[in-house]
Amino acid sequence: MKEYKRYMVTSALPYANGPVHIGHLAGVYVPADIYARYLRLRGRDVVFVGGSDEHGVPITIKARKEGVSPKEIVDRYHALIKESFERFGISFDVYSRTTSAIHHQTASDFFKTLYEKGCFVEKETEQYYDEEAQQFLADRYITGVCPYCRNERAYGDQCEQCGTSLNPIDLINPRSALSGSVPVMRATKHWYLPLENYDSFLRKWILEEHKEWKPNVYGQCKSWLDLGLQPRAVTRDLDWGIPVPIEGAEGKVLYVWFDAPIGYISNTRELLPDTWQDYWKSDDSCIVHFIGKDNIVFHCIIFPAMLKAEGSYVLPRNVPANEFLNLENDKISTTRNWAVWLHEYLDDFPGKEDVLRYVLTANAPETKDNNFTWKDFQDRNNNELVAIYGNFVNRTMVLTHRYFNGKTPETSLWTDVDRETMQEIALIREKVENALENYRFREALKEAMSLARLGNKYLADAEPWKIIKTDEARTRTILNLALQLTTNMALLFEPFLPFSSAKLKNMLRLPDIPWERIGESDLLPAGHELNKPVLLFEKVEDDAIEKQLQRLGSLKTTNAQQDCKAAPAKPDILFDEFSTIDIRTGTILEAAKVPKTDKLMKLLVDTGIDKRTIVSGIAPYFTPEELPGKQVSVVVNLAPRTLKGVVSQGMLLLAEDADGKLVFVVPERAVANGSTIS
RNA sequence: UGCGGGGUGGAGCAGUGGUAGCUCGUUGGGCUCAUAACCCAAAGGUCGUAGGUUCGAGUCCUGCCCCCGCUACCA
Repeated sequence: MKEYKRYMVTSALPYANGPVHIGHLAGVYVPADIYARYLRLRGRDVVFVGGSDEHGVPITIKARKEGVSPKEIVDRYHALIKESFERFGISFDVYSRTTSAIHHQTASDFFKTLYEKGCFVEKETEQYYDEEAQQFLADRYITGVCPYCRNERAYGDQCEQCGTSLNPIDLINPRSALSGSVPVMRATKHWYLPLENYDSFLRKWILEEHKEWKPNVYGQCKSWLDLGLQPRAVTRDLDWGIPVPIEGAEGKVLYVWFDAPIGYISNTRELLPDTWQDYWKSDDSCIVHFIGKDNIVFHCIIFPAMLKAEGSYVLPRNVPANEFLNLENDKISTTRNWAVWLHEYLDDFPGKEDVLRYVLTANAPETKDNNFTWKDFQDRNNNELVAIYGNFVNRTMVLTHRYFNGKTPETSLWTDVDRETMQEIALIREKVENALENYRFREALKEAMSLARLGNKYLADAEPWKIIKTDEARTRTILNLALQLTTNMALLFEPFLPFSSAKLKNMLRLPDIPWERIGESDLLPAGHELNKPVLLFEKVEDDAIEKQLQRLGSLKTTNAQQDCKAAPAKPDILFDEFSTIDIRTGTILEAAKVPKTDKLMKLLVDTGIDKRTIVSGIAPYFTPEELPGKQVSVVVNLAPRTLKGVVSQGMLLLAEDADGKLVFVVPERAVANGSTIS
């Protein structure tokens, strides 16, 4: 590894609209913390930066929903997040927030510098404006009817029912989510960073000079560059954020993705007012961004372009982005509360910080999305931490106390096995280091665990409990070496499992031993007195796991109930209006999935009037085989509509179940096709 | 829609052209110092799918299917 004078380790700023969950931890904070701890142990000059990201539209939406100010929201979650990180042993050198004065100053200055250098392009565009609330509307603040699936509550950026992405102008009958009024188009001016100007620089820097980046990171960057970069707006019409620091920009703030990464710099400044520039503006500084895969473009394309535009900063050395972690086979979701929240875990499993750190690292989504299950959590704790690591330590300690009064015995003659076993330690250390320096934390941890496996095998082969009866000197050597192994483990596991290492070091009454001595087999001098053994890890019983599963289970029910909470009634209509709708009983004759779509099913329906094609979004709930012969209710006078190239002449009526499943609305008993429904 | 990543024994992963490997689980044996822990052995995979290139393909090429992400402010 190339030697750098100092290291800047950043971890994605958690968004302060909710607590931190295991997905955040596995993707970003645990690997970043392992890396930072490792670097410190190696005596490197490292600053590990974190902080809350407190601007942006979702926070204002949440505040509005709860009827409080955005400040109240971010204060609440910043405090919660910061505290749980501390309890969990994420060893930030500084954990600040993007609402800090120093960040406002830094981001504001950054923008001004770029502005004065002429790095921005000004553009006027038309956007929806709410005249009643007197403000421009973010995409999320506009609701209306989805033009594709007719969902009445689609957002300006996306319809959550059919998953289609939308532009606000696509919506039928758009409404402001703020006042409910009909928004109007109005011109607004914004500043754009013309990313296309940085194309050749980014190509060279990433595609040629950083081929070693992870495939997911490299691939996505290449994809962006090949598609052609577009100007990105860096300002927004919003009243929550950092004011755009130039004239004529009243009522506008910096776009949250523009200010957030600058937060890394601001927070370093806050920690080191005098020397922060050494970490950000010096060639011998190694900057590493730990992020999740959704953030790749911001950290690899946009932020570097910003830094390049500013001119005085160095660029990140690596961006080891992780994939996502699922929970019990479902996507983790803050809004659906489908998560294991860090602060709740810490309350439910006191003293088991390292167990979660272990499980999340051993099962880290480094190359693809992974799944967290409580069963796996229990298995890894009981079968790996307890059975392999904890057990080896315990048997070594117990034997030493039983035979030698808790004093490290002296060694005499070594056998070949002794020598080979001791030599193995240094090899394992090398493997761990190599994996860590290449951001392969899962592999590093596995290698570290092999030290415990080595120890168990050594004891099983050497059988000190037998040998003691015939050869005490030999037993002394065996237990001495087992203790040396234990000592090495305490040191080697420190970046991964800091709480357990502290516990183990205390058990061994270890003085400070530098990382570089890992691999030596005389770390504990003969005669060194040990403390009484305590269990390093304890079993996780079934009932603790059951409790967590029950919580998640009841959550599923609650979510389903909430999802189907009766929507408020639509405005009254006249009978005449209702009677214009012609609903008939029909029978499905044929059914086939529409190719290249997830949800659409092409149906041939006998309506009594005719046989017609109807396309309906029911594919996830029915197979084409089970549909023919089913009786259905059909709106027969709905204007035809083309979906994925197929003309749909009508609409089937379906009711949505609590768990999101669709069921046909049909007559109580079969009636003739074409019977009217009124 | 386009682009990127992924699809390998029950689970989680490694493996970029030359006899399919690791951890956990399972089964059998051993040991009994240890939190019924540990050690040894075995079973278990037509490497998403259909073609192609090659003496030889998990690995290279093409089509298709599935999952995730980005495009489109959840790590």
